[in-house]
Amino acid sequence: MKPRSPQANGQHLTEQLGATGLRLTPQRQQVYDVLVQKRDHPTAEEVFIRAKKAMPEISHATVYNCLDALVKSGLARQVNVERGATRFCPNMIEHGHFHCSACGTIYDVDLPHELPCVAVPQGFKPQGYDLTIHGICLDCAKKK
Amino acid sequence: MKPRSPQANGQHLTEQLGATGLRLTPQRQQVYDVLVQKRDHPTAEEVFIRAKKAMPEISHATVYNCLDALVKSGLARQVNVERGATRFCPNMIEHGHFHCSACGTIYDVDLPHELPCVAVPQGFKPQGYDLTIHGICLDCAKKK
DNA sequence: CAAACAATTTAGAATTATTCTAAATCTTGA
DNA sequence: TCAAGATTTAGAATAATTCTAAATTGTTTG
Repeated sequence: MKPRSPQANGQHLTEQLGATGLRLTPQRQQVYDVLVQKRDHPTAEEVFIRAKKAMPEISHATVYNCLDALVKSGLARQVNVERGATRFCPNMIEHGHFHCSACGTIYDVDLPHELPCVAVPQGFKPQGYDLTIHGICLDCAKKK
Repeated sequence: MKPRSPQANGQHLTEQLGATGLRLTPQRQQVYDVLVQKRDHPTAEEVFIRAKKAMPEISHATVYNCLDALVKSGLARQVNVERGATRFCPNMIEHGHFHCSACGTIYDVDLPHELPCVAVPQGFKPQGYDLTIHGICLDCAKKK
């Protein structure tokens, strides 16, 4: 059991969504469950395919809608590391990403305790940041 | 005259491309010029439109090819801050990006002198990183 | 409870972003 | 000059995302 996992229970989802003026629906619960069950940074298309197994009637547009709802409510993050489909991540604990340029896998990585306090220009209001490290992962480094 | 701008002269481009086994062609020069002339992080589509003004016969596929060639040769960076088209940046001096979530503008920002030395897992080979700060830019903060 | 209203979902069309294909063109070296 | 390889081109194909209008669901109010 992963102690760091946010609870996938309705309580938490309802609260977070509600604070953004959104409702918890069976589809949103399902999409969230998909994200939590396999944390491999799936694309919207992959989430769609997985969600359909438990909920065959779910549509493409709904998956996008649900993912957007989760992101807006602070229940998931969008991850953009390269050209192509955006990926999604339900880990809301502060972390960065390692993107393997050989196999494309994305790994969560801890951020340094000393957060990089980047000086943004005067008057700019920073609200969050994304750090992505590009390189070769262990598996690919071995294979070479 | 921007002292920080890399020279857009053929010499430099030829060397950098050559080191990657690629040639400097008029199209690649043109695409590079477009990036340097207006550093507003254009999408491939925007680069295409701008390049066509000086080189009307240039094609879509060529712009993608040229951008990829420049990125591979270390003459430009890809910038992925959100869903949608990838953007391009010819500033190869180490820097991060500020993405205004209100107007979508992307600003280059200096990185802290103390680089965040993130601990990647054992055996992983980091090769570079991207830092994006999301928030509200000065102009949008004023308008509100 | 029933009507009215708002939010959400759905299928599928539409749009946008990117890649692919095959033929034509250009460059380079024998 | 010729062959081989790299590059460009137009346009088709594919992938990713958004939009639309109708149906459904949930909520609120009379």
